Amino acid sequence: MKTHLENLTIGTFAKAARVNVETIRFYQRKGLLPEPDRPQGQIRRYSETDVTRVLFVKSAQRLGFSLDEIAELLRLEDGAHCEEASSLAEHKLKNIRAKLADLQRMETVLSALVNACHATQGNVSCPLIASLQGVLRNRSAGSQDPD
Amino acid sequence: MKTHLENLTIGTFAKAARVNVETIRFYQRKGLLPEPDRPQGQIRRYSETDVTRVLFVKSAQRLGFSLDEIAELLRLEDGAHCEEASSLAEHKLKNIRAKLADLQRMETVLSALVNACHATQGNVSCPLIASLQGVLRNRSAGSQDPD
DNA sequence: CTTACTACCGTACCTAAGTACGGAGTCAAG
DNA sequence: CTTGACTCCGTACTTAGGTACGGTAGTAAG
Repeated sequence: MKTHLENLTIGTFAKAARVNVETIRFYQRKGLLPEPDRPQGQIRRYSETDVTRVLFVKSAQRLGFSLDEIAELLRLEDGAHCEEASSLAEHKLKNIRAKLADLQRMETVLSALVNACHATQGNVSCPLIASLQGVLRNRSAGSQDPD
Repeated sequence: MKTHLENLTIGTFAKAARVNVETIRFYQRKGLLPEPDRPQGQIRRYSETDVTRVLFVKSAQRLGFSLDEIAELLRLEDGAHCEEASSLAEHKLKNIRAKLADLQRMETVLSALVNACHATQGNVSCPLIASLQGVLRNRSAGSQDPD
């Protein structure tokens, strides 16, 4: 696999990275992708590295990182900022753990309630929403989304 | 606790729910909050129930639900749609579990890397970014954010 | 009754993360 | 050497989730 992923034009590149061409240009403006060389004249050429980079951006996004945060991570890529990168990562780690806890709570509640819902056949009132409110209410004071 | 949380004006209400007054009005336009009674003249009055509702919205948002999804959940509040609510919840549950898996993977990687980073003192290149790319790359094909 | 707050309402504006458009330039095939 | 596809670039538009503004009206205290 991964043959001939060199010297891509922007269109091929975008397809390989599964994003819109405009998104590539947008990322370049944002500094998430380097402005690439234009070896032969005016058109830009991209490599597998660039594809990896975009896929990384998209993955990190799915995990709740903003483009600015991702840019920050990418800026540390040269390896000269181990301290900086790891403290940034530690910070994010806290963030991630908080989200994990939230989601786990939600998972518990939701799956219990789905079961409850399926169990109460003749019952008029659905236990789902009410309980959801109660559970979420309990933690809404302390845990603002950390950052 | 929770004394006199009745007959709130919009300002007091907003403060109690820890949001902007404009956000309240915005939620009303969106159908997330009912347009309340205006018992004496023209100004709206709110109760603890409304506060709970807004806190619920905010909590659900932190867990990655969009306002539209939240509105959908709230619309089922009357208890007459157990089936509907629970199938919506089951759907969300899948979504949540996928996110959980993502975050757990991220947690593992990130904490391992922070350790690695702290370990490599004299080393020039930071292992964080490179590894992060590798790990995330591996899963980027299959798991688009589900919904 | 006046003064000082609020509330009401519509409209405009903001940020993030793109997406779309349109004219001009470039490149590869026939 | 023209044709058609692709690229470049700037600018404008879009959606979600609000936030801000400004004029008018209701309300509570002195």
